[in-house]
Amino acid sequence: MAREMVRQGGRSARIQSEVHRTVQDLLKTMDRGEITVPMIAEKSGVTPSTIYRRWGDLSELLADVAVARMRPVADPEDTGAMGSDIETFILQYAEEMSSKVGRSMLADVLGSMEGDAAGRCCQFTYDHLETLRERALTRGETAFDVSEAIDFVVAPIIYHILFGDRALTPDYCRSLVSRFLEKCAGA
Amino acid sequence: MAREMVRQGGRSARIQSEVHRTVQDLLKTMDRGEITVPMIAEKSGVTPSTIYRRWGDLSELLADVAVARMRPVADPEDTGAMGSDIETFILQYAEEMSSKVGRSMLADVLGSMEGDAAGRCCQFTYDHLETLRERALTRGETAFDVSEAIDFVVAPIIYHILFGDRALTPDYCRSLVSRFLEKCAGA
DNA sequence: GCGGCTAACGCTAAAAAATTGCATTAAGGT
DNA sequence: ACCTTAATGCAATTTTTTAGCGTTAGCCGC
Repeated sequence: MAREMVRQGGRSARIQSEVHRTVQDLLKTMDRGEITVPMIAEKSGVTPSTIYRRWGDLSELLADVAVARMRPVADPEDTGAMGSDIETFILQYAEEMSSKVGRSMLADVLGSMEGDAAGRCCQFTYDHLETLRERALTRGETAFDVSEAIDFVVAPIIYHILFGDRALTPDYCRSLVSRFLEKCAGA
Repeated sequence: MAREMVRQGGRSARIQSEVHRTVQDLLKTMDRGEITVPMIAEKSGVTPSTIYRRWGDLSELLADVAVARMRPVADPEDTGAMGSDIETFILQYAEEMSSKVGRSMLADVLGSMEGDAAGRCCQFTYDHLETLRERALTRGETAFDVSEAIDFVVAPIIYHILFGDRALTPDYCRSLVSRFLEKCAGA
């Protein structure tokens, strides 16, 4: 049996969700820097050694939780037209990511080296944008390029959140979107 | 004397530079995740408690070192024209930041919460771009907006480095710059 | 269903790292 | 040169992390 199987049901799964829930609870109460593995272990009723063995260290656990929280539960809202679809999605995206928990999740995701947490989380955004693109295509609109949307709109938003060099007002986000849409129409 | 003064000369400064040098040395040899405070303490001949008291924890120390390393030593090269100035600067910037040490420094800077390491490091980029802008103005060229350069060129580069969703080839960086320059000319 | 296999867990002990109190050193100002 | 006190070193304590080992419980073939 060269089959590498991660157990996914029963106790193992229950422990994972228990630990995840505990981390999320703690993140509501306290700052990320004050959370420790033993603390999570006690509140979740799991021994510390289990946590260390499964996740390696605190950053990997936090990254895992963050990715799980970022995993979208639904497709972006359908507003009837591509432009408003993108704007609506981006405004919500910017608000979520610039909030306290959003910034915390971003930091956690970027702080881990194993498991490609950043890549997986980034993929969620690509998927959403791809959904919007296909939706536009079925409507018969001239669709946009997802990579360009990342470069023009998403990247600046993330940059300003991470470096804190500029306030992320809805107006600013809307201006990013309009610039992008004009670019699309022009090219 | 309500004067709050951080001592800047003598032993204190020597210890800081000693610790900084040790961290940089260690970063050449090993991965960031394997470096510990006691390890730095031993190699630099400073007691661990001093490091903890001065920097708080490892992430803050790493962020401090990273910011110091990112502090520019010279103005960006003068190539004689705005377009090539920007392209030259951006190509070098992208290469530095996407290298192994560059990505490590980025992660360290973004991983600290105190001291606004991210903001200070970001400011270096603004300063360089501002230098290029003023240089263009004195040449009589129609200069560019620094914030827009961040949004159009720098932000996508940083995004792709952090999330690893795209290779940062020189061609791609050049395309970012040309798009930006066309936008400037068009507007 | 009913074992067999083994991944995953709990417990415990040991190692490593982080914190804290106290004495000492050495900047910086008067 | 003296005084004040920020900053360091040392050592004891606490906390966190690692590692060994027996036990539990998923998953698989029968």
